Amino acid sequence: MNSLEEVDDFVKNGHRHYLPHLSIDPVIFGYHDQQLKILLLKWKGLNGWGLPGGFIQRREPLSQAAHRILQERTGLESIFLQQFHIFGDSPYRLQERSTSEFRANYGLEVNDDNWLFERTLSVGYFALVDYSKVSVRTDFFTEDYQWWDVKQVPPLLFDQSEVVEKALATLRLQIYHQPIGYNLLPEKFTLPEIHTLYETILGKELDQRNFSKKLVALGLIKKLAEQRAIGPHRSPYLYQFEKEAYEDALKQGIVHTY
Amino acid sequence: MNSLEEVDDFVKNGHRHYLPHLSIDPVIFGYHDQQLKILLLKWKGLNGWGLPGGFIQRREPLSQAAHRILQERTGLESIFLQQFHIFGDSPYRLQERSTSEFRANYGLEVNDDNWLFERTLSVGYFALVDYSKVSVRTDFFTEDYQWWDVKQVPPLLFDQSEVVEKALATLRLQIYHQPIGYNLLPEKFTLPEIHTLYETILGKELDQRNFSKKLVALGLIKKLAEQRAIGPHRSPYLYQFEKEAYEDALKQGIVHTY
DNA sequence: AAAATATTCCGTAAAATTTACGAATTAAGA
DNA sequence: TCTTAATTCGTAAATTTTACGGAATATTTT
Repeated sequence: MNSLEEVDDFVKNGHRHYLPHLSIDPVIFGYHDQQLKILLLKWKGLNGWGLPGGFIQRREPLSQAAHRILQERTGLESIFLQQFHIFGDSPYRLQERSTSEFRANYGLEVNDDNWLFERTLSVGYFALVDYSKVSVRTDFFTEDYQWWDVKQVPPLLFDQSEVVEKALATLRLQIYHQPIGYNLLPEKFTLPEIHTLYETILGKELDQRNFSKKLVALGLIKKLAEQRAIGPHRSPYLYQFEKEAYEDALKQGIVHTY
Repeated sequence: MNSLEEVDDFVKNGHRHYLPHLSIDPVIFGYHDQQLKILLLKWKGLNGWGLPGGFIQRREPLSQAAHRILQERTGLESIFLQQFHIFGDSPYRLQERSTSEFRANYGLEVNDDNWLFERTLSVGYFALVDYSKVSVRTDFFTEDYQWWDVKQVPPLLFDQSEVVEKALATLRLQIYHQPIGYNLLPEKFTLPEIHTLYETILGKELDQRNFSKKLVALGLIKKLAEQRAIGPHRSPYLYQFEKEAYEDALKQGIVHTY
């Protein structure tokens, strides 16, 4: 959606193609430089940051819509994507913005009852993606994008700060029940790398030695013969996820005791 | 909503008061006779069982809508109620039913583009309630209600069997992280009672002795001086939840290790 | 070539938690 | 008073988690 005709049609007729009152807002997590990051878009005109969301087509299954939106925004297919909450307690969205402001910012004519200005509930998804494989596409409404360290996310538009917070909380809880990392790390990685990833996600220190022992004991990762050169120190071995054990753990969950 | 005028207005003008394309469908869990049960309504005309759902008012916060619907259906206020998923992959709802069938069943005139027949996504909530305090109100569309053992739930209308399944799965997972029982048991209960409740929810046996030890060790329950007479056997002591420890555990969660 | 430095990783033991189960206690009926 | 069936107490083994010492290793510096 880049040409002015397309945008005009989207604003004027979008309610015929999309379900009104609902949007999908994915929190896209990536990992780089020992930092957990999320992808944000800068909205033209509104001059603020927000999630790379989209709308659900009238006859499109919800989960399919989520995958489509992610694909359109990042080029990624078949990645870890999970719904975690629907937000509908702060009843306004664009409503806070007047249609005249919209007109001024984008030079588009809109009526006061335009569908984009109605109350919108937001379906929250979170995605875990390989940072290096993302190629972001901006469109008419978004003038910029940036990966932000989760520790330094700026205030977001609408109620989206709450969305990000809840996504992070869900991820932190889930890491106790499911293996995480397959989509956040390159295919081959070192023990210190996955160790730092987990520390970063959980926001606390984990004993290196015990952590590695645990992952190996669970059968989730296996040691390769190769090593990585990292400068003036001992070279760490490379590891790989055990696909089967990983999938099993994803499905069945790592349940603990009572 | 019982008089024919009210119903007619709801069908014809409901889309002005409620958000279209969205419904809230609560899975209401109660506990009785050592069985975990859910409350289902029998829909007049459709001749099938379904969840006691409702719609979201146009300017009403989502969580408030959920509480209102539950209150209207069961008379209960301020109970444990939690959103767990939004279902939108089977894109149809009443759509499968023709408007003519509707006309025949209820004797109401409806157009083919009536809002009730459009695609509807369902926001799933689950509630834990004191079985004995529920007083169900049926209305024009529902002719009967019944508590069903979760092990013997009949096939449900639309995609609601999936909703119930997911609710149960969420409850079973959550029981590892949060105390559960405050809303499902009477104020005073015995160890065997809470023990059976947990076994029933999890669907597996738990050692009585170790289970009790754990609950007491966590400080979640405290022993009272009273006992309950249960016939020709040793009388069990009554217990009560420790409100503070319980609330703490609810908030912080009972996290396990890595 | 040896020493210094920074990092990886192997191994063991203590502590805590979970699991398993024997046996004493108790209330009512026979 | 004895029997029966359920509750409750207590202890020990097994497993898991936590803690931490120290060896191995790849460069740069001396």
